[in-house]
Amino acid sequence: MGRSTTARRPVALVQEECCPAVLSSPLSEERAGTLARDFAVLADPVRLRLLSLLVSAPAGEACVCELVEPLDRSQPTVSHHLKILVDAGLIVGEKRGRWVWYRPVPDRLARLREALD
Amino acid sequence: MGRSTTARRPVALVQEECCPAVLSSPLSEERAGTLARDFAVLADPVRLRLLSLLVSAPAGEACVCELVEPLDRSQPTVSHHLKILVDAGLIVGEKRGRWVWYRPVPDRLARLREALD
DNA sequence: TCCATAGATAGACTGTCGTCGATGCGTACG
DNA sequence: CGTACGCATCGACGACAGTCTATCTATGGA
Repeated sequence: MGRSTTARRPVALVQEECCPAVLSSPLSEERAGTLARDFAVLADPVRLRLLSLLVSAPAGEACVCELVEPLDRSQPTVSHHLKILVDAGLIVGEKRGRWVWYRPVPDRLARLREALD
Repeated sequence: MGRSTTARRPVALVQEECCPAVLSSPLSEERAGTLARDFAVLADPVRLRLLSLLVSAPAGEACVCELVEPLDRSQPTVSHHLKILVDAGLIVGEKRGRWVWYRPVPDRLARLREALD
């Protein structure tokens, strides 16, 4: 236990508005929404494995045809997840000939990591 | 551009099984699922602000009654999110008298941060 | 010019999530 | 004891996300 059970009945916590804040300081409603959307992009096993495959790809990039089989998902599904990652700025795609080559954007992931304090 | 448009047509990427791996090395299907579930917990603005409020709370902890108002959600909704955070090991709750005091678990967040390379 | 291939898009279906009001349970206070 | 309060649980509902098949677009080779 430790302290008295009938102790302080505190007042509401203050919530300051802050610059591009980390998780430690009070989060604005807007920043919380942005962060939540970013984490939602990472909250899918297929997308995490996509990132992992791209990071560890031979030339730091891979085309869709290489990704479909190891992920065990249909090609449209893989394209769908790639688009989500692109929209989030976590990867970029470049069309060369018949293939589109995707590669990760390291800075973007680093900034997300920093958000966790 | 850069390279020829008709260049290599690569074979499937290998996917090694690895120990508690970071995002840089190929992610096992199982580890990807675990990580995705962890990030899903952070993929909600209410839960992020809950964490933020707890971290910056006066004594490093707060009761539910303090959290309902700043979050602008009903009390059952706040309890719901608190339970999700507890189940994920990100916070712990301790009942003292009529109130339940929640506080963050810093190590847990730190380990999640490390997962981002 | 025609056809095969790489990838994106559209539409539908299904399961899950966030939210609420209503209710149940335990604790303190009079 | 009974009553008010803090919080958890339940059940329902609407919204959204992941997946698929089918189809479309664009590129390259014959």
